[in-house]
Amino acid sequence: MTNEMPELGRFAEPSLYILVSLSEGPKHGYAIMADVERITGAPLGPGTLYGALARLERRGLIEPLAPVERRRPYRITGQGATILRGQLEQMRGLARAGLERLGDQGT
Amino acid sequence: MTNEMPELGRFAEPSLYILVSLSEGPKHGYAIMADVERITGAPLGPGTLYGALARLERRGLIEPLAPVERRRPYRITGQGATILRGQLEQMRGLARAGLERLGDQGT
DNA sequence: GTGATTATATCGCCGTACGATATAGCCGAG
DNA sequence: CTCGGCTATATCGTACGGCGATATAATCAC
Repeated sequence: MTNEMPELGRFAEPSLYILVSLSEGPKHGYAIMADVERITGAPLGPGTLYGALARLERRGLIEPLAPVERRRPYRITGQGATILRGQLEQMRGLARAGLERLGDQGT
Repeated sequence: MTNEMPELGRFAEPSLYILVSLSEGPKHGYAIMADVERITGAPLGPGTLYGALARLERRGLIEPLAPVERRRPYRITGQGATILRGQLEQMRGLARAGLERLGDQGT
């Protein structure tokens, strides 16, 4: 499967991917990029990444740790984890309901 | 629960909700609004709805049926259902992986 | 020391969300 | 019959966010 999917227009939730990546443990930007690409298959460019990181930090969902050499690691906050859990549960519910409506035969 | 959740900034995938709603059967715009609000808890305003409907139709994911009085019903197309299924499966995978990382105890 | 990789950062365009607003037919109350 | 509320569709403007392109520089391999 060469990942050929015309998309629903602009679809992707980079912030969500970043939070999921960080929920595994603290990471710096470049590592998040690699991790997200591994998880989703789609590359996450720096333009998307650093903008989203800045927003997440501003909103208190992630927080910076002490820089190690050139790396600037981030950690998910308690609030971030709470919000992430809420979003994921909602997503799971929607996925279930939608797949059921589509006549999903226990994939 | 009064649905108090500060959000991840601009988060929502109206097109996805619309497709899920239509996968239950054909509906006109106003009915979709009500259905989506019932499913997600969040109101879907006309500005979001009709823009998204036009895009979905232009891309061949939904198609209009014959108007009944003032109502302009839409139906999901085969292609729309295929794409929706793909998106929902991806979502389900992400939700599973994320909740597992968060230490989900079989919610 | 030269090129690839790691790593962070910014700019700009454009698509999309979404509140506000407009229009109008339908229906029930009085 | 008329007034107000509900049903129903449509459009406009603003602001936000995604994402490709580009810049910069340190580190590493050879």
